[in-house]
Amino acid sequence: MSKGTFFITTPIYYVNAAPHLGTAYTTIGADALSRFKRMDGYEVAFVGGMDEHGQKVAETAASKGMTPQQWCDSMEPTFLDAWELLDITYTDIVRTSSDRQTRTVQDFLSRVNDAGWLYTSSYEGWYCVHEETYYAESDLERNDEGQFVCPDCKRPVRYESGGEENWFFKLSAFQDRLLAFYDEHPDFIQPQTRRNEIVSFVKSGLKDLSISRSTFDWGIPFPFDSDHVASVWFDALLAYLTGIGYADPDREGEWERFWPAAYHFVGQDITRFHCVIWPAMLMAAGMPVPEHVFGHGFLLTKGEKMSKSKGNGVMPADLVRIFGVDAYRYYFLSDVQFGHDGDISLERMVQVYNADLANTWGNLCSRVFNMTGKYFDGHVPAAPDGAQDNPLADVANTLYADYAACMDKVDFTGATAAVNKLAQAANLYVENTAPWNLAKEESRAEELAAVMYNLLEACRIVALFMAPFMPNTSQEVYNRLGLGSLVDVTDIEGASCWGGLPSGNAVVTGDPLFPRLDVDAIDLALE
RNA sequence: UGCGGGGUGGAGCAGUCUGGUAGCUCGCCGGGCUCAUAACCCGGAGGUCGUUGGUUCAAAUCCAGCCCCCGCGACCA
Repeated sequence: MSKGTFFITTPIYYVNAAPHLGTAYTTIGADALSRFKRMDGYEVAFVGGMDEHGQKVAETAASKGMTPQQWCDSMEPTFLDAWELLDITYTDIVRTSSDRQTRTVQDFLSRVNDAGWLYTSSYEGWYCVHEETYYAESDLERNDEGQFVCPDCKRPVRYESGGEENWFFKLSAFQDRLLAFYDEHPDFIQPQTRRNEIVSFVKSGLKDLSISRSTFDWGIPFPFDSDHVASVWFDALLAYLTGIGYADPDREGEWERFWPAAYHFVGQDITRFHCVIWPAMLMAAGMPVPEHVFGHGFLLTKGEKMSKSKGNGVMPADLVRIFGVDAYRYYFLSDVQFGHDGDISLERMVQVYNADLANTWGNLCSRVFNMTGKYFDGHVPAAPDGAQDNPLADVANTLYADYAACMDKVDFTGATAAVNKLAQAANLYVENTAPWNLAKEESRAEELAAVMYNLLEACRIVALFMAPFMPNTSQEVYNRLGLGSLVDVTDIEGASCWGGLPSGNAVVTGDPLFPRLDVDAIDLALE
């Protein structure tokens, strides 16, 4: 029984740069939430893509002796491989150079134009090729030679005159509607700290937006003016719609079911576009506005923003090689508060891996499965009478509520901590019940069976709730418990009810799920 | 100048919005257990919460000032 639809997106990543830790961070976060929502009974659409248009891409392609399309095609595997490596469950990945994206963009432009929100104006002004944007002279800065430079990228700008016509979007007309919208939907922009920034930005006044380019042709032509191609706003953002079948004759009725998006996950740097321009575009098209935009923090190393020149150009694959995908996902999502900037380091990653995964969760499975092998010939013992009456059930019974509340706030740290509590409680329960002593006394066989059943059941439930973060190891635990596929779970609340583990299932001890790591023995083997 | 984030026991963080015994992980010290991945469990040491002043019966938490660190310089979430 479906609880409804849930549509979440990651940014449409710029094609010129291969996915790195930051890109991966946004993506695994969105994936974890997607997986949870599926397990919680929602029909999920999860869309990302590649932003392939623009002058810079065309130039890069030219420098490699390729057409822009060839260059973009050559980059596609890099992205798809990265998402496969990280076990990302996108339901659609939209390339902006695709025909279906062209359909979406042209349809949307016509819609907005028909509604009267576009106009042409001959633009004279200072243009930055790199940012693909015009600037007012008052916004420009000067470099050491006294030249005007772009306030964003500090490159010299050039004066474009000649009376060339450009298309403009009447963004300024939406100022009041946007402010009213923020007011009525205080949780539209998350986390809260981002909200204040946006509100004050909009209050300071919005300018109309130049949305067409005629200085290059690597883009989607305006349907009513083929000399112009759409700028990034009226291209990349619309890929979200393409990903749910907008203007797609083969996917009739689909986008209406999924729109508006529940969440756009974005980095802080593009929060503004998603919170200002995008809602205004949708209002102009007469379409509903997304429910939430979540601007997560940046990953830092030693307190500084990551970058290649600072020598911390570690790629996701480097870390996956050492820790495995599951631990990679777990580390970034549990140890860094999703809304805040977070320090990451190899040392910390090893620490979290050993503490939470090897010692607590992995070791719990080892000891419990091993004892099941020794005392019950590798089978789940009969569930005890009064099954609810044990300390582990007490923890497990409140777990869904705690966990779901955290996931709804996009608090991955809180959600994983809630699961860890059960694993910790189980380790404590082992100490307190000392099954190895019970096993020595024939008369206490029933007690031993109850204890072991409870422990196995706790393992099952931990695996269940860890699945959105660590899909592979959770499935492995399910396999070892003789249970089915976690991907089929569509009612995690029901599945987490105490006593769901069938007695008699064969239990496989297996190798350690997370072998301990020694930080000194790790060689990142970077070039 | 400006905008934003941050300064909490040795390290990394939570708590600050909704004032009221300072919490978590790691590390360290002592003890217990032996099913387990030198794992697990218990106890302990260690912080006047950047600084000054204010509000209050009471402030890490609210207000004002000050100091320091970081991002807004390129690829880039």
